[in-house]
Amino acid sequence: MKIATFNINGVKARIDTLPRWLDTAQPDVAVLQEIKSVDENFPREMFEDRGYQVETHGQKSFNGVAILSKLPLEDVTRGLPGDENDEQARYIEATVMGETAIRVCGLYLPNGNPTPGPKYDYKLAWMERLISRAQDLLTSEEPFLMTGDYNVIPQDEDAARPEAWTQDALALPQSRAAFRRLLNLGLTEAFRARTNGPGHYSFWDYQAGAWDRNDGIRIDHFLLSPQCADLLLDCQIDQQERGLTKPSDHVPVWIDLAA
DNA sequence: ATGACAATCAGAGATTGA
Repeated sequence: MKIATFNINGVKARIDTLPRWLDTAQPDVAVLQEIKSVDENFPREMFEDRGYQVETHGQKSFNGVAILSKLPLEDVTRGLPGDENDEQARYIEATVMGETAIRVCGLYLPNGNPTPGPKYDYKLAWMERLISRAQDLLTSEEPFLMTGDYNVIPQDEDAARPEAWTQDALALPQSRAAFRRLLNLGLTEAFRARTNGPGHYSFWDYQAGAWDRNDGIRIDHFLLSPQCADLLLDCQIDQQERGLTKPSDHVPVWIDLAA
C-alpha cells in the first residue's frame, strides 16, 4: 500500500498539478496539507472521479488538511486534541481499512516564526499535544502513522545550508528536541530508516532560485508506530515534482507498506 | 538586515508562509 504526504500550498492553485501527480504516482492514500479551502469549496469530485474517498478539515485562506483514500476510511476525527480554543485546521485522523487497518494521522505543524514570540509558543505547545496524542495511540497497539508537514528540520544534514536556519523556528534546539521526543516514544522516521546522508529535501523556497541552486530543506516526514514500521518496504521523496509546471514549494514524500 | 516569490482575499495591498 502506497501512502503519500503532500503540502500542496493551495488546492485551487494546484487544480492541474494535483490530478497529474495522482495519475502518475498512483498513491492508495494521499495526505494533504495547506489545502487553503473550506470544506464546501474543496474540489472533491476531482478526486472522487479517480476513486478516492475524500475527508477534509478545511479553513478559509490558510491551513487545512485532507485525506484521500482508495480504501475505505473509518472513524474520521478532525482537530488535534488538547486545546478546545485552537481554531486552526491542522490535523485529521482516519483509519484506512486495508489488509491491515492503519490509523493515519495527517498534520500541518505550525511554522513558529518569528521567534521568540506567540507563534513559536503555539508551535511548541502544538508539539506537546502531538506527543500526547502519539502516547495515547501507542497504548492502543494499533498500527498508526503520523505524516505531514512537520515544519522541523531534524538535523543539519537535512538542510543544504544549515547555517541559514540556526535561529529559525524550523531548526531551533527546542524544535528539534520536541521532534526527538516524539521519535523517542518509539516511532520510526521512515525516510531515515531507508536512506542516510545529506542532500535529501522536500521543500525549496520559491524565492532566490532555491530550486535551481538545490537550496532545500527536509521537513515533510513519516513517523511510524512499531507495528507500522514492521510493514515498511520503502520511503522516497518525489523531488522531480518541484521542477514541473506550477509546482507547490513542497514535493510529495511516500511510503510503501506491506499492508 | 532585508527582500526575493507565491497564494489568499478582495478587488489594493496586507498577511502568511519557511
